[in-house]
Formats: sequence, structure tokens, C-alpha cells
Amino acid sequence: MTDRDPIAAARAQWISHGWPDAADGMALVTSVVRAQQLLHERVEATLRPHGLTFARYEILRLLAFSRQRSMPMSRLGSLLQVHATSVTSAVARLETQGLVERLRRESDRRVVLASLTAAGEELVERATRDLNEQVFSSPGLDATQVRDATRLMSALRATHGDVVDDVTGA
Amino acid sequence: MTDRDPIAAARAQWISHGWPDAADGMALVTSVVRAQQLLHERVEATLRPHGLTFARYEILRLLAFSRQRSMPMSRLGSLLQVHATSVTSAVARLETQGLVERLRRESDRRVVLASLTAAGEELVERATRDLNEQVFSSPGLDATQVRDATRLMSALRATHGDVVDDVTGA
DNA sequence: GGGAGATTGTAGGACGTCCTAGGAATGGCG
DNA sequence: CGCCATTCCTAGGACGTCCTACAATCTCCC
Repeated sequence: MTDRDPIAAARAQWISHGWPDAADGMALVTSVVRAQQLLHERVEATLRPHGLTFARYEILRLLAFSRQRSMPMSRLGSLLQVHATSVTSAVARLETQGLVERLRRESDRRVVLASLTAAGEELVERATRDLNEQVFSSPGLDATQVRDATRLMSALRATHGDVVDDVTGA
Repeated sequence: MTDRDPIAAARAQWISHGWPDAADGMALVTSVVRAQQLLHERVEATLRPHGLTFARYEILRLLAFSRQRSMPMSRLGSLLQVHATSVTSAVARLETQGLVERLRRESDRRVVLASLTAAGEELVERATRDLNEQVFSSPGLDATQVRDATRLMSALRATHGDVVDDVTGA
């Protein structure tokens, strides 16, 4: 006996308990949480054979895009929108794996530069190829839906203070 | 000096590095992850004064909806789509807080029933009221966008194997 | 110079999630 | 009747996230 959609069921409960004005918002929040969970699982499964998690992959990816193959810890945190201590622990693991090394900037010795090693550079390219093939090129919606959904998520981000380009939707 | 939208920037990098077919999918995944993070932060901020997290709130909410005010651990896990061990640790904390108690079902002594206490029942109603007022009734999109976004997230869930009602969109 | 205040990063702790392993209770099958 | 596969739950560990300190370093201004 298969259960019904838990989110649709929760929405019905919300209405029958006298919270109709909040029911759609509840369903939206719950749907986004669940969609993120499913996408995250696919991404993690793809990265696992490479010994990476998404958090660590994102750091390698940013470093590989940068000119110097290195970046201050604080800049990683602000670009990835995570707490500084999360960056510290992720970079510590990447350093243990030999994918990144820490350098202290001479002109300002407070700054720690996370710098990609040759091994890190090779790994991030292989991992990116797999992610593109196994997740990003077929995320589970058709091209129109992908564009619409991305635009709606951007609008949501914008109302929460994120800097967002292109909400108007050309 | 404000940075540009990190997701739009990543999408541009994807295209210029020769991965145009994956760029939109990457942007979608990243947008969903970020939107979830923002909504999750608002929800957690609302629940914190009540001494709850979203994970524990969801358990209390399900129990309060159920007839007996109780439910097997395994059912909580399947409804919430989380690992059984996550349920164990959340219920353990709720028990410490005096919001839930564990009962063993007599007819099948393998089953542990998580059962709402009077304190838990009161708390979940107060927490729900705050969530409805502070998050769910104004999730950050207008009514049309909320409906569209929920429908797209449902389609995404459906392609990943979730049981989903109402994808067709009346 | 030299101290006050900012900025940058790390340490330690709480919590949630997953995984693997394993202990109890049930139910079926020889 | 008794053994075993299944089901249900918990224990312990890895990882990511946040928070509150705190240490090191830089900057500014007296």
C-alpha cells in the first residue's frame, strides 16, 4: 500500500486545521527542502567515487576557476555563502587529501590562501565531467522547466537579500 | 563593491569552459540548494525561541496530526524521508525535552511508538502559529509564483521517484 | 612609537544527516 | 518444535553546518 504524496497530505491537513493562508507557503517550503534533498543525494553519489563531497567540490571548483588557482579563506566563504568555520573544516580535509595547500599571504599575514595542488586540479576536472554527465545535463526537468524553475528560485533568493542577476527574465 | 550573483557567474564560467549543455542544470541545482538554505534559515530562526529545530518540529507536527498522538519510529522515517537513525536521535532529544515519550507496542514488541506528551502538544501548536505567521504566509513569492514553483518542485520530485499528486496542474 | 579597534582565521561544541554494525523480537518453514 | 530470515531500532563514527570564543595580525590615530 503506497502512501500518498506526503506534501500534498500535509497541505490538506493545513487547510482542514484552519490555516488556509499558510498552506501554499508550507507546501512550497517543504517542496524546496525535498527537491534539494533529492538533488543533493544525486550529486553526493556522483562525487563519492572521487572521495569528494559537494562542499569540498565547490571549493576546488572555485579555486580552479580563479587565475592564481588560490583564494583567501574568507572569499571562499562569501562566494559559497557558508560560515567561515565551515570553510576552515572543509579546507582542512582537502589539505589532508593533498588537493589543496594553505599559504600565508606575505603582504597581510592574517590571510590564509587556499591553493590548488596539481592533484586537486586533475581531480576537480574529472569530478566536473562526471557531474555534468550524470546530473547537470539531465537534472530531471525539461529545458523550459529548468529555466522557469531557476528563475523562480532566483526570485526567491532575491527576496531574501541575495544579489541576483536576470530576475526579469529576458 | 558588491559581487555579482554567484550562480549567474558560475553559469557563465560553465559556458565559457565548454560545458554549455550542463550550464542550465548546474544553475538549477545550485539555485535550489541556495533557496533551500535561505528558507531553512528563516524556519530555524522562528523555531529557535521554542527550543526546536525543523527536524524535531516535523516529528511533533506529524504526531499531533495523528489520531493516537503516536506513531512508530519507522513510520516517522518513511513519512519524513529521512534515515532511521536520524529519527532515533531526534526522538531521543524530544524525549529529553519532555515533549515525546517512547512506548513499546504490546502486540509487536519490536515497534517503538513515539507519543506526544501534553507539553509537546502545546508547544507544537505555538510553534506552528509562529511558522505560519512569520514564514509560510509570506514565503517570499506572490501567490502565482508560489503555485508555479511548488508545481515545478513536484515535477522534479516525481522524476526522482517520489510519490507526487497533482503534477498535471489543474 | 604604541595602544585601541578591526579583520582574519581557528578551536571546541551542539546538532542533523548518513553509513555500517549489531542486538532484540517476530514469523515462517522445515 | 526450533532455527533463520526479516523487521525494527540503537550505537558509534564520519561529515557538514552553525555558534561562541579566542589568537594573530593589521591599521589608524593619538
